[in-house]
Amino acid sequence: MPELPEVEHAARVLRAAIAGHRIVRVRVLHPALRRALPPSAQRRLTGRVVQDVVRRGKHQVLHLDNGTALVAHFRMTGDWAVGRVDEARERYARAELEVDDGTRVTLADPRALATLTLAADPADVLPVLGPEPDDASLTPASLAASLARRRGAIKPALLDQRVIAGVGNIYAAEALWRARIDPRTPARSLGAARLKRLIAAIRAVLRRAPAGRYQADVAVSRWNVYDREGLTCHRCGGTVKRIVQAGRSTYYCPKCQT
DNA sequence: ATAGGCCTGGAC
DNA sequence: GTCCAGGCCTAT
Repeated sequence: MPELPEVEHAARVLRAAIAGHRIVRVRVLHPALRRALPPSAQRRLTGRVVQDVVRRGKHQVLHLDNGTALVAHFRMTGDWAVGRVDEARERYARAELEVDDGTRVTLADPRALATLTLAADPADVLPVLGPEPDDASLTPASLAASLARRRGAIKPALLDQRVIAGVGNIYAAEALWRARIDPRTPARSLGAARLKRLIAAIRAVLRRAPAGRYQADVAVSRWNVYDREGLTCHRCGGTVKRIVQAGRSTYYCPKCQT
């Protein structure tokens, strides 16, 4: 589920649920998550007040009252579920945070690939990230500069979080469709005019994303190319094609993306 | 650049 | 059973 719009929503949900509250109990319910959040970190979390929750790329940073931070990343299937401590455990609950007013936030994650990391400083665990898509510093010139030394195609480059933070596989494909750019185009060959279109397209597809969590049934009707192999391009009547780039599916229309 | 690994569920 | 999955890391 989680690309930037969904993570943004999740961070808002989390902020509304626990910002300003003290963590009174931490549970880790899956061994894989236990690797990232050992008992010592669980103890250090307990008793802290969550001062704020901010999103950076697809990471969520929970700033705590002693200057440390809990960094969450949903990977493929993570999400928060907000409930009360007396309610039944969520399906796929991998970790739970209980705060001082009886609210319980559950990290629900079927594939258990999500990560929680407690850090003295969020900079210790956050990777180097490029500009946010809506940041004014993202310009055709800045994008050209960050693509200049790359060898590969534009689509995998868009998935590199150092280029632009928060663009995932679906929105990369959708943005390239909207900008009419072939995903196989060498990244460094794109000129200012196409980069300008690409930036506008990225912003547009992210803005038009559903506000809430990912829902496959809603999404299917929204995408122009993603998961539409063999179907008709809404724009030119061509046939949407699926290829694999850097191990990931890419969907595009060979007729109008050039 | 690509392959494999992390995990599990769902579609076939 | 097999293949696929919206992410990302490590090794080659």
